[in-house]
Amino acid sequence: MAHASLDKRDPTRKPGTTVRPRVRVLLPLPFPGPFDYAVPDSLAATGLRPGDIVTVPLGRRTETGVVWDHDSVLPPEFAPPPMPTVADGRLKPVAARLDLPPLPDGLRRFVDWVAAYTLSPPGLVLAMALRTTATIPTAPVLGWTIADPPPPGLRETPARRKVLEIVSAHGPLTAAEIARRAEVGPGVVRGLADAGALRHAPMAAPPAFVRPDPNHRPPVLTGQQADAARDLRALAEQGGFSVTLLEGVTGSGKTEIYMEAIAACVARGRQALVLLPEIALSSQWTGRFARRFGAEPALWHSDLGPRLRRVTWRAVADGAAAVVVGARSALFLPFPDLGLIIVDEEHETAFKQEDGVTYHARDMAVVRARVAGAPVVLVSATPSLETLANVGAGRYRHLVLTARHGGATMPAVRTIDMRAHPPERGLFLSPVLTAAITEATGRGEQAMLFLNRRGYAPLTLCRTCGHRMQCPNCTAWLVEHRVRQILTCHHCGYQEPVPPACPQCDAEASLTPIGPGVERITEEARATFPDLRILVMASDTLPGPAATADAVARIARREIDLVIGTQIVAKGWHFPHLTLVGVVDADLGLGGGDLRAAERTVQLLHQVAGRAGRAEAPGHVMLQSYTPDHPVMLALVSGDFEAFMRQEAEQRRPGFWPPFGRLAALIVSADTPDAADATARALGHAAPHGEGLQVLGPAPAPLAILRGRHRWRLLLRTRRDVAVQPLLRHWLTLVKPERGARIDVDIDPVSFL
DNA sequence: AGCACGCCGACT
DNA sequence: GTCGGCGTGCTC
Repeated sequence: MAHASLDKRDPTRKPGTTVRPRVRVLLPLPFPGPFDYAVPDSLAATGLRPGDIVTVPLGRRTETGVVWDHDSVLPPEFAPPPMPTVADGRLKPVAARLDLPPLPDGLRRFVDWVAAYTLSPPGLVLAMALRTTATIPTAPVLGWTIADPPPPGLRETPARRKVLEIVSAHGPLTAAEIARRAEVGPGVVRGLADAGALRHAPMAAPPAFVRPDPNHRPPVLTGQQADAARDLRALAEQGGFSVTLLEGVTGSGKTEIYMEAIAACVARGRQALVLLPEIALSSQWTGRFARRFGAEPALWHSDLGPRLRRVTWRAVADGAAAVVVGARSALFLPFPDLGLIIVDEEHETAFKQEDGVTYHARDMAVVRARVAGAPVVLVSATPSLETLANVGAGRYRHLVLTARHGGATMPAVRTIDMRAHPPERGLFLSPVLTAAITEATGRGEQAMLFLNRRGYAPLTLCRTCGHRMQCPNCTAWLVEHRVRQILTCHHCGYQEPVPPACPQCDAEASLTPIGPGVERITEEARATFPDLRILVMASDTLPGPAATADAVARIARREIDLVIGTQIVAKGWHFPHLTLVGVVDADLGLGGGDLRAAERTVQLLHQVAGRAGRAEAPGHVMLQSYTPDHPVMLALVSGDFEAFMRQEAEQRRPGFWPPFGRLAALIVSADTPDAADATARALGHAAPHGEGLQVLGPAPAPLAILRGRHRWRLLLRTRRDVAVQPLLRHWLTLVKPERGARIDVDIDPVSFL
């Protein structure tokens, strides 16, 4: 693509005036656009090109920014309005150019695109690409090496000799590393350094990113799988933008297949990006990758340490990292030569970022690929309706895998009608389900109970006066966590000890837990199956990816008979000995009137069901439901998701609901009810009218108070051919939020809270 | 986002 | 009389 550069004539230039060269610099701050700076003589010789990372004065501080392109590559109605031009005399000069690889062209275009699409200040989108620490040039880390000559009269001890031996053999190492390898305390190393026997020396370059070998261990694929792999390889070899949905039942070997596309991409010397919805999945993924390619991929997620983050950022920028696997933020890495993007579990709502810049990583991955001129592969066992609609319209290609790998069969799914087979009073597991668990575990197989609800009970109420324990900051009940003996709000994190008496009527021992959470199911399971080895998997019992990986490994080693878990067990784990999955409350998630409630429930429960019977023994899935005739239950039992999704689609088509129309939400929040109410009403009055569009609301948000802020929502729904960004941009200029109020824009909302 | 300037309450 | 609260406005 053509990028604007300095030699381009400045449109604001008046004939006859002398013009100092100026550059536009985008700063990672919430301004409406880039600022102009003068190019100082010191930099004029080499010039500044778009993408160069520079420091500039801003007010009385110095900020890091990026030299930006002069003209927008976006369609004019889509791009934000231009910023007023600053007179030459008021320009400040660029302070310095940093010794870093420039931000690639494709990334700059992507930043502009995401900003325009989400109506975010471009600087805030750039901030995701810079992640600030990444721009600090990496200072070499100092380690310790042997001082030569050694200090005279050094006392020698066995521990000291061991240290000196290690250091002379392996060169500069950090003190901690020396102590670990020599199996001595840190004091020994410290002592030698103080005695002058060790000196500081720059460490060797940080662990290089080993290039994955596409021929390390290619899989043997047959039939459908071989065809799909061949197709994806060809795409990666040809390059060029395309979108492909790789749809295959759980256990059909999707990962193996798309890794062949990665192999082809790497073989061409280009970079590949793999997005996972949750980084907890990455350890298992990395292991599979390493077996296939003989090298680890680069990892990217929000809690990388600062140093590894810098090193990885630079390795991506200079091309040393060939394959990156990461969370949605990895889309903003500075790939100079991106040749392939994979979005695994594309239907997952975790791809939607809800705070700060709200964007859907699956959709932005498609944009990123288009900008890079690369294929993107969306992977799922239960594709989103959006993606299926794009397939139906011929915009996306479609590859389908119908058979499970290695002869394993799909689990048999049945519902347990809870009206006919109710649990005993005060319990939540139907006798039908407990009998099945007893039977499966009796055969030495593993069972799993799934309930997508953390804690002991979602609601605590007083039997005497009916008082319900509520969060002081949110419109939400407090959830009891019995293990920690607290009541907590899952929205804002508020917590308090479980009170001994009702705070309303002072009745003692009257507070009663209502409904089940995993903790309560675990209690019931321990009482019902005292001999089974039970493991609970929930985000609050597994503090990190390591703990999660350990839990998965214990299950695989058959140290566990019964797994009880939330969401987290639904991820792509491979549990070869698990044959029975019981869904405690299959109806959960269908309430609430959410546009995608049914679709999401089918996706989630199908994913959970997919944990069963992944090896030889056939799997069974039991859904406890009070509405066994609901289309969602029927779809899960029959396994005919195509029909279910068609039916879903037909319900959304007439009202122009997504994917047949566009949706944007405006969320008004304020510290007082009045400010929120007034701002929401003003938005309602200024609402756009016209053909093919409709504004719903303002209405109080379902979470009417969140973190102490009062909230209203408006929803703009349009036909697909209506561009919502210019509409919203204009609408927002008409309304000035009351003091203390804020309007947040959520394009393509996923959550309606 | 910072960081200033700016106009009203309790202290050396 | 000043120190300091954070409201609002600006940064090329």
